[in-house]
Amino acid sequence: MSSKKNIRIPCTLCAGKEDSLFSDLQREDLEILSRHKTCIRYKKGQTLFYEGTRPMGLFCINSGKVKVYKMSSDGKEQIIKLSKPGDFLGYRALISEEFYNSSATVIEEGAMCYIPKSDFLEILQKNPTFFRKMAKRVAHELGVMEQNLVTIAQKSVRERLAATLLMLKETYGMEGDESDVIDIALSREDLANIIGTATETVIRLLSNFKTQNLISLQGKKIRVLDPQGLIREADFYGR
Amino acid sequence: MSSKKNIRIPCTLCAGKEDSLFSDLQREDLEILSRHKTCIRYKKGQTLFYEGTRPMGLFCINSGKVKVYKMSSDGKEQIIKLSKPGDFLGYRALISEEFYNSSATVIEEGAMCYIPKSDFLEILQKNPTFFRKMAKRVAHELGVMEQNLVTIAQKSVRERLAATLLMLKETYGMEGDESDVIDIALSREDLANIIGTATETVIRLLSNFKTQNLISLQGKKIRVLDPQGLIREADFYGR
DNA sequence: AGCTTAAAATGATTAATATCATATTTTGCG
DNA sequence: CGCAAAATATGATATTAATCATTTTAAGCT
Repeated sequence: MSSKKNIRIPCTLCAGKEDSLFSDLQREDLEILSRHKTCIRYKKGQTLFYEGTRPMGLFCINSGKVKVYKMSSDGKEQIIKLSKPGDFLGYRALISEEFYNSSATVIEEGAMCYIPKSDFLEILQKNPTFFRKMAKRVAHELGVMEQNLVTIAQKSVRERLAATLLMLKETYGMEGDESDVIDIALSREDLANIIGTATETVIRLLSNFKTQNLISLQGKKIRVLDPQGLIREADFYGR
Repeated sequence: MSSKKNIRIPCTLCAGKEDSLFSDLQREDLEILSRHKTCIRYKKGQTLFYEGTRPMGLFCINSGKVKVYKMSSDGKEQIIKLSKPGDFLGYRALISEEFYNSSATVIEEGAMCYIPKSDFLEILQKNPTFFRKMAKRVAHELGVMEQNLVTIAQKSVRERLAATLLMLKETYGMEGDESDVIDIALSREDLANIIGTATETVIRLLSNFKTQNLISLQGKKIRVLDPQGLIREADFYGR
């Protein structure tokens, strides 16, 4: 028996969130998207899709967090991006009409909606404004990926870790007075797989940053104590 | 006085080439694109556009070759892609409505056409099939860039150089019986800036590959003698 | 709670690659 | 053609980060 169970989350609510890709669709279009939608709870470690398989629909994260990664030939995992509630997954492959070029696995359990390919493509077809928005998003992501490439190619592991911690604080910082806590359950190994280095190296650098009072560590909970210091470590301005 | 001179190359001829993005546009659309088009000869070292500036149009390479690169804060260049006749430049920034996130400089002199932004956007607007084709292209490139990221993050410099040589032979191999010659004028430094390593390292590895009879070197001319051997060096199948 | 397994931490060693220095060759140019 | 500057080549050394080994701590399970 699967641990996944159906739940009902209307797109109209989900799309309301801030700047979702669906946020300015008309009710009519949202209804098309909701038509055959399924929403399923996924536990940590479960996989939404695998690299090399054919995409049959679009995932939308209602709650929980997901890592998107590629496996190299020798089994090393490289995390391409992290996704959080409100994010969509799988549209790159749908738009490029290719197989998935990455896998997506849940790192914090939650509910994921699934919209069949045909419904998504129908909206894309009938709503040029929405299509333009999707294209803009993909083009933006290409720019981000190009920047990531340069960072990995040219920055030291230490610099990349500092930059990654700052990025994580920006994106996953908690609300209110705990905004310096990075609120995403990443293992040291995950962190290493984002940065493109060995797990031990991440561990060593983290404890080194801790020694310098740039961060504090309590188990998985990482707190950014000195963002300015990390900015210096990340060497954003050249040396 | 600029060394650039106007020349007249009709899009209808240019677009005829194999699988250009413009290849299945109607004459009517091609005429819109040609309306305010300019074609200028660029010499080696001249720059089409700079990172951080606002895109005002679309470049199309009629002849010659161009490197597209980003500069890191400490002045190191990272080549993102190479472009050859028939390729377009600048559409990512136009579609994402952002500034250029990279610079483009001519590495082999040739003629570059320039289509004003407004004409390009007009075709995008009035021709959904063409828009879909552009979106598909950008989505595909995002996939390629993700793969490049994994390669840089996880492969050794030696493996990356071998893979790059194979890619260059595929894309820039000469016609006919000289198909093993890589026909693009890249300096060792350029090669290093593709791979993300130091120039000396590339030089050393190249002469090492030469010693192993995988390639031959005569000045800038690199000849791939043993593609299978390079495939093994690139470790495409894991170890 | 207590057992089991996985994750994190730390140390020692090795390997890859960058950096610095200098020689040699090639290219562009007046 | 001949010179200057740039590109290529090679060597010596330093640095970074990977790998391997072991201990300590934390997390998951029944």
